[in-house]
Amino acid sequence: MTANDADIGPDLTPDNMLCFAIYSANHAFSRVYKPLLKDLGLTFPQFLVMAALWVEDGQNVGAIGEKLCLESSTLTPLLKRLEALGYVTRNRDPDDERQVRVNLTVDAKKLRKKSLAIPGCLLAASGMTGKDYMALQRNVARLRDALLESAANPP
Amino acid sequence: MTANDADIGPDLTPDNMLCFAIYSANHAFSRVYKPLLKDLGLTFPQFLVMAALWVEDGQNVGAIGEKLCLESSTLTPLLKRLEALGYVTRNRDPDDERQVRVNLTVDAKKLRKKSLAIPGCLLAASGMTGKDYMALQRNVARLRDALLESAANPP
DNA sequence: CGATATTATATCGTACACGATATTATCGCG
DNA sequence: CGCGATAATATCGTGTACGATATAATATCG
Repeated sequence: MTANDADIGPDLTPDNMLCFAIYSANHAFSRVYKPLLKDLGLTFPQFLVMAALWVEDGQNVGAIGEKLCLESSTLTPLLKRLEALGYVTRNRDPDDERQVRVNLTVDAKKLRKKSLAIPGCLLAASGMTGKDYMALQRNVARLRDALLESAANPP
Repeated sequence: MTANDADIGPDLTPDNMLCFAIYSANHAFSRVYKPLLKDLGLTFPQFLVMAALWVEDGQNVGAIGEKLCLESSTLTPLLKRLEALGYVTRNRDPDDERQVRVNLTVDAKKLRKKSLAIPGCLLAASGMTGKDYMALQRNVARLRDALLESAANPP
């Protein structure tokens, strides 16, 4: 390992690895979210599921999983917890009994109003301008899509 | 919700949230890593611990946790698995019996050589140039540090 | 129309990940 | 020296996460 090896590409030092930056930023987001979600009684993944349902109510488990990149083995227990909290209902679709429709409750709609302040808190915690924040969002989303594409079609 | 609400700042749509981009990119990295680590018998977090030890052997649990932002409740079982795999040894420091020194085995050093190709695979999977890749790494690391700072000193 | 394939969820086993707490070792101060 | 405070690791309970598999409903094709 010579002094300028770091210049020629990624190495095995966590601090130089993009995957570690993403991994640790994910944990850091969870940590910032924790007190904000405490009042709502939600975890961060539960909040993401609620956010997906606020965009479109009445999705089935598969649609939510597709949007959030999660499997039914993760979502089924999580949705049962949201149901126990009184934020969603889970019902088999009468037209196709294989599917489970997830619907928001009245409480969930109240929750949405309380959550509207959260994105601003996150932006503030990032110390970034809105412009840089959204640009980074797009770059990371593009990276994610390229990685998923590569994982699905291994070289 | 009007058509240009997206222009005035972050909202509650997962696809517009930086936290979701990071969250899903983290999962995507795991997915790309899985086949690469399969041969080595490691999970992604285990690989990160190995990488931290390749930078500096003989660290104690706390030092590893500080570098990777992980608690002893996560690391202790993980390190026991790495020990069972024959990649590390765990020994109480004779000078301070509270600390557990984690040392690499001979196998771990062979593993390092086999791992040197991995960062290049990740870069290729990202579809990015090395320059952009490293720039994104720095931006995400900066974001993480700002979030951790904010979590530690809430506004 | 009925056997087979496919699809949608659910369940199970393993592995993170954290907060709260327990345990043991060291330190500091009288 | 001894005793309370502090520090390092481990343990426990809860909640993700995934791959493999199970189960049940629908679709397909002869």
